[in-house]
Amino acid sequence: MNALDILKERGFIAQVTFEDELYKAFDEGMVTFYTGFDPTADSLHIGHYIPIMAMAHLQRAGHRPIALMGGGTGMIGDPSGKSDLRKMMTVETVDHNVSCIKKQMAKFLDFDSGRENAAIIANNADWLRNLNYIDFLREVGSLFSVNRMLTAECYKQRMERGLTFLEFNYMIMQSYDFLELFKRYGCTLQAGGDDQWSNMLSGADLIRRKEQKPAFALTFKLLLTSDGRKMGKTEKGALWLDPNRTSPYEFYQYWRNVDDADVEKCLALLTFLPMDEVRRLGALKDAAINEAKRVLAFEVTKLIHGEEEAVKARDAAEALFGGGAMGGSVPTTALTAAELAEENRLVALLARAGLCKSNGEARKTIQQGGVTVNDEKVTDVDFRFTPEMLSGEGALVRKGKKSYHRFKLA
RNA sequence: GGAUGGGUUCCCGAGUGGCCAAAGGGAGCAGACUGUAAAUCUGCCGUCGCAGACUUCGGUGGUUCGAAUCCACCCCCAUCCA
Repeated sequence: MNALDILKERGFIAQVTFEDELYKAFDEGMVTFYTGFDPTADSLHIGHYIPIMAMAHLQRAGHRPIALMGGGTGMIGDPSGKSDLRKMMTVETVDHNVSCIKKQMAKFLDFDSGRENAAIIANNADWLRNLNYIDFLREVGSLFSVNRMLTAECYKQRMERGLTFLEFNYMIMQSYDFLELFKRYGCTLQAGGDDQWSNMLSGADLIRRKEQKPAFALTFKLLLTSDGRKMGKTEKGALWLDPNRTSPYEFYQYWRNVDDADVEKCLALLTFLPMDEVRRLGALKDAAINEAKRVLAFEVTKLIHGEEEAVKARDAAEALFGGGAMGGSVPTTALTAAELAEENRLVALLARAGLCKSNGEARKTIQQGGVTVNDEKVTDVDFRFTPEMLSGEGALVRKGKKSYHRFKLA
């Protein structure tokens, strides 16, 4: 099966250049391709996961992925899809983020150097940071038409709201990356989020113009909910791949709770399940579709956090929602006796554990009947824990229907 | 550099001397209903041991009994002009 068909069948592809040529290239042999990752944070989030899965599929099909860290472009900030000027990051922050993200990438792609199509990690800081301005302008800048750049979709909305020269250069930097990777590794395809389309086109053009060789661009769909909102947002912001930012349990729960309408799409994009199975699960109706959501949540959690964590998260969820038995991996806060003596109000502990944003919110939630301790509804706003209540297994606190937290003595 | 219009609580956006912790919408949270779904309805939605008090409307000073609202200077953004 052609690699492009695999991606198509699973719903990854948004746009492709020279589709027929690219088909041929995939058929004829190993294609080296790259996807860029901006080091805007020290962890990847679910938005990055679509491209990563796509890269994994392509690698399985025999092609060679390059994960490009934006250690250089991160110094500029991509204006695509952003309505406001990005905050500038320091070199230290960028470098720190790059090294964190590298580690996460290693989980999803095969970097084993023995294989011909082993994945490669590159960092555009290596060639961008020491560019000579004049040389660069003469060599590359001369090949870009400002008139054309201004018509690019990604700059259009910024023409209304303002665009700095700094950001305007992002497209050129990214194009230059593609050229550089072409020279270094024979990379002929750039894949990325659909918001990158303009930048990618100009990169492929640059190679065609400068090297007279074919180069391609391919974009992935953004992960959207059925009603068009961006997926992977939680009350705490993005859904992170780093377990310290988003616990495996929360992560599992997010997918367990996706919209009925989104289940099939998510299974296809986020797991490696065969498409027959995906379609079978996606076709389930009404209450039965919960089965599909269980599979989705488990599979995705397994891919990202490992089987052991996935089992724990699943068991905890089943136990809590199935009623009865206590699950093992509920987020837990252990308090020392001294801490408890200082602060034993339930409202304050709810806030401290992050279940509520503030004491006030905790108080209001209790007033509305939203808090439970060991399955008993708390009605007293001034509820306090005694050391006895927290000894042994501790106390299981529930906020709303789905947020659990255990408090116990350290 | 000049002219004009702007900067309001998580976001959008009203408010132009006291009735303003600040309309309305969105997001979020809780309750009801359910399938740990969606839709819908109800309540909450600055902080504080919630009484009252404290902090907030780009920044700093000022006018006033009283300022998000008036004045001065400054910073930032947009549009047009150079």
